[in-house]
Amino acid sequence: MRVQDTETADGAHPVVASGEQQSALHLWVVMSRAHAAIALHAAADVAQHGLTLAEFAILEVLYHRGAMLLGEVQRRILVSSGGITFLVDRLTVKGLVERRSCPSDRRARYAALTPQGESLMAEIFPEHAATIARAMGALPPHDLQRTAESLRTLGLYASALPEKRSASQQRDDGGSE
Amino acid sequence: MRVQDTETADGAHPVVASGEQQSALHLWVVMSRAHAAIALHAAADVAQHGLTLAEFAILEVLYHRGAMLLGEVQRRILVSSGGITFLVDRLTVKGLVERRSCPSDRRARYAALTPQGESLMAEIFPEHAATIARAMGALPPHDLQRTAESLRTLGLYASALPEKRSASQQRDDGGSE
DNA sequence: TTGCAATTGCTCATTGGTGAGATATATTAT
DNA sequence: ATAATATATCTCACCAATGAGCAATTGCAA
Repeated sequence: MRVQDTETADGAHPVVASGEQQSALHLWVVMSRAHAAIALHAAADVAQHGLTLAEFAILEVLYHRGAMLLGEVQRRILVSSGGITFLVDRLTVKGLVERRSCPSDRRARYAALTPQGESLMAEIFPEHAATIARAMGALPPHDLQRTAESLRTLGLYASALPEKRSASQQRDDGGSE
Repeated sequence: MRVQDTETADGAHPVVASGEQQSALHLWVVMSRAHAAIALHAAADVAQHGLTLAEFAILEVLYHRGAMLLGEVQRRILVSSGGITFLVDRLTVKGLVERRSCPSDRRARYAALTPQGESLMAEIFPEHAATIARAMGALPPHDLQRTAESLRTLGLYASALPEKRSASQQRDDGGSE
């Protein structure tokens, strides 16, 4: 942490932050880069079959966990409510997914793979898994697991954390309930 | 391509992959979630000042490293060529960034913070750093550093890795030069 | 029952960003 | 010098995805 230098010639400001903040900032940058770099490989892989990453994520979750409600899929792959409708529509047009009504709740719909969706996933998933593993070839499995554990902790914590608001916007919204 | 699956009742297929592939796949999912969760906090923070994450990333790099060529910024924050033009345009309209011509290369332009851009960053960056640190409060600094190191390795490796092509699309493109 | 709040999924206007090609300049080869 | 190629940025048509608002349905309470 030798960022104590003042005013550099070209007008750059040193990063001023506590050690803890610096670690977090650095991790944020590095995580963004790593995620983007790997996403590029993943996206290129599924694009060979005319799919976006979001579409593939839906197919994958339906393939590995079976049919589920649209809202459930939405929460799992983290898209907006409009997004899940849009994506399932598109996958339906492609003949890979179909909607099924839910007998116990007439508002709800299931998303499920069609036979074509099943066979497509059976065909392309192994290759996709290999692509991801290849993109992550920089570290041995043990390190990948250790890193995944840390990121899992970070992700769960950040998801549960309420959004902070700036002092100027802070307003009482009831708190509990 | 017969997957040795043990048909579950609801039609779900177990994930069939080698140990190495499983580690990579799991890390990919966990990384995506963690990144999305933290990005949500980061985006909400900068949105308070009417900025997107991409805009903030530009301001941040100019703030901390000083003026630099558009292409340099583009490579650093990982947006498309059209994207950097679009983003710098928008920041220019907001009065936070300005373009400067490059004396040694008349094709190139520098992007630099305006005084307003400088003072905005001086005002909001510390809060942003605190927001990120807060979102990453699940782990102590040491773990954050260790995780960053792994992700840095993964990111550099994945960035350098050429995109694989499926066997059906594989073509010779010369390689060198 | 009837009314009300919560939940599910859908519509649609909007947007942040992409990517192929265009333009202008620089560089290298002949 | 001329041509060919490479580089830096910009233009523009396009798109995946968002999110606020809506309609239908469910469940709960009085």
